[in-house]
Amino acid sequence: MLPFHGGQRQDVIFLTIKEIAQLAGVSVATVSRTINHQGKASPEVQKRVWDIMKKYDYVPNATGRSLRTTRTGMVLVLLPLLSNSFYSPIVEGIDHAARQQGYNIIVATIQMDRATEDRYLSLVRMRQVDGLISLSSTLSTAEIQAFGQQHPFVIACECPQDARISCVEIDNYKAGYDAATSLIRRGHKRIAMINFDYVSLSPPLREKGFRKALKDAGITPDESLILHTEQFDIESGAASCEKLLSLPEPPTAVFCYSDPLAIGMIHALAAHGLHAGKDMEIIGFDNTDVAGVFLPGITSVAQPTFDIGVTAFGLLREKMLDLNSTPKRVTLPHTIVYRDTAKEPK
Amino acid sequence: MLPFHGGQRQDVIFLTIKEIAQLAGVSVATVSRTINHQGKASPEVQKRVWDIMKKYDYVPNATGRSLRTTRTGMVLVLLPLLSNSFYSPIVEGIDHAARQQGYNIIVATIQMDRATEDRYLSLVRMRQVDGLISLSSTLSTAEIQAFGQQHPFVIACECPQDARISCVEIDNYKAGYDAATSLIRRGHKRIAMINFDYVSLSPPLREKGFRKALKDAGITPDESLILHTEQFDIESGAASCEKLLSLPEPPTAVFCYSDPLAIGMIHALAAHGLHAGKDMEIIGFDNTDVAGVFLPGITSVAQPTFDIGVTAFGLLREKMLDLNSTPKRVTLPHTIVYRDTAKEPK
DNA sequence: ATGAAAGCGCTAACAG
DNA sequence: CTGTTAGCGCTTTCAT
Repeated sequence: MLPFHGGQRQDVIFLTIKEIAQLAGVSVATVSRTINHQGKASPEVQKRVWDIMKKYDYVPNATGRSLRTTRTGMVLVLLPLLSNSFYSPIVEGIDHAARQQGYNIIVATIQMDRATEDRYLSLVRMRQVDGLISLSSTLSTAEIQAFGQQHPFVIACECPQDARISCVEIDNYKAGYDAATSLIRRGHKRIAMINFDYVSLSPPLREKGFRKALKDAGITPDESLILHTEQFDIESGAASCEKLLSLPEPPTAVFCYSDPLAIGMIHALAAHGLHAGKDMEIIGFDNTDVAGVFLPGITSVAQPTFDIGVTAFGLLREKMLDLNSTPKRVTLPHTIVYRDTAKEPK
Repeated sequence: MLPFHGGQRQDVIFLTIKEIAQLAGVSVATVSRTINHQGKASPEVQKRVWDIMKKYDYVPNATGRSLRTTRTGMVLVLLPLLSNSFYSPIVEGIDHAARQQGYNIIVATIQMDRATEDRYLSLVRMRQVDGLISLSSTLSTAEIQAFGQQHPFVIACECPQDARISCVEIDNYKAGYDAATSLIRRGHKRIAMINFDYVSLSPPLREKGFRKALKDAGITPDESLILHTEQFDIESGAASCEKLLSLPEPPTAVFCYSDPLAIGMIHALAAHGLHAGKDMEIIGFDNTDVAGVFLPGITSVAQPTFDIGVTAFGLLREKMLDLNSTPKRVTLPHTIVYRDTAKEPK
């Protein structure tokens, strides 16, 4: 908890509800009612009050209001980084839903750093915001659950299996299964996966699905074709590609945990004079902006990002209305967007 | 101004400073002093109070505190869109500087929509945040100036020439001049510019600089080579490229207002079997993530984004300390990052 | 060093 | 329909 040294800002003169009341010749209650409950004051009085408010450019003080009502109308959304475009449409979905309920959303990034995340969790604890949607947390399952018991809190995209907390995500197991199946149906037998090795929940699920699809197709997963990287960035993709190409029998298709990994693959392939989509088929993940922009176009598993956002806010709203309501887990369907690097199977 | 219907949240029990005081057997004043002014209470009492606070997981209520101190410790950063990676490092710079002064920053997007922007400006007016940094505003110069007189407000990247408000940006005229000069020194004579045609401040400045560089080199700007697009996206870049290629005498080099325009150019070139950097040199703008990732790598004018952010917060801090302090305009230096699509001149 | 008390701006119960 | 008033949780004089 931080000490706090207040420094008054006495430089701007602004009116309070009390002064408006005096100017309009009514009580503060009437002004408040005029602002908040349109029916509760006579039309003439209301007009007079509105006119005064407009004339003096009155704006109610949110802090006074919040102290009284114990709500701020703000919801915090926590992202890992601002620069990952995957999250943008999720945030837009949250914002869309939030607005319809009269909430403003604000965004902050935790930089994958526990201390930073804690600073923003404090905003919730101190009730500077009414609720929290986290798109990526460094908290343990136990901490997540505890926090969710004390504050309106929902998780999107990376839901701990066993935490009793509202969350929304895709079925990562099925996504891995579907991506692998798509490549199998294209006739591939030697299929690699470049997986992300961070302490994150989706990678093992996607890998399980991937392995299951191969087995179901009668293909025994070749461990030398299943790589794990500490980052899911372009460099890791390129490095992994080099490893795969140096194998006695390289794969003919690759399923990547992320689009940047796929881009790295394409880079490395190009360095060898090889072409993604022709010499090797590649499927990325998240269908980020760059997937559609890149040359060649990157085939990618797409999450229903906007809907994830809308759903997340809906879940949060339930918790804000009743913290003791039963947590819900929502699973939304993914799709595969086919472009140049892996064709759609017939 | 929105009506506001408060709904109490009585579902969570949390302690107030008063209860902590009772539990510790001291007055609320002592608890407050313990939290905020470490020297003002005896060590024994302080320890007792801290222990109680820890034991009962006490967190001070930010709203009560803010009402009393008239500050919230939060600064709002307004972006056009979340998905434009150009802004990410600016926000990081703001955040970095803000933290050092004990502020939290929160981000919101105006979606280039006036109504949305107004909703967030209200957060400032209602004093739900202490200040505002806008990276892109739909306000008129007069409105910007007026708002800046009433609230701590600084603009980054797109500063109205004649508004008396603190702001930080690059010299867009010089950036246009430098980009053109770079291409001229590579020996190009027919140099095109694809400019953004929105009611925005930087496009005409960059174009002026571009034209001046040509003139200084004894080249008369060919109007058929200076195109204006309503968006600065990939599609516009591709369309512009088609126009240029259909000219009797197409350009050998192009300066684009943005990186996406450059990507569109590369796409269209590729569709004609031509290669950016070989058949036509291209310089983009903003050095966004994708510029370094794309194949071929995109040469781009880079803004000192992190520093812009740090500087913006510094300017805001001055205004938060004294709203009547003289507004400052800061100009930061740009650079050109050379990659494949345009080589560095010798 | 500590406590009592005022009051930040607002909403809502209560009374009329 | 309107006014009076209590009080949300906190910080900070002003006493002691």
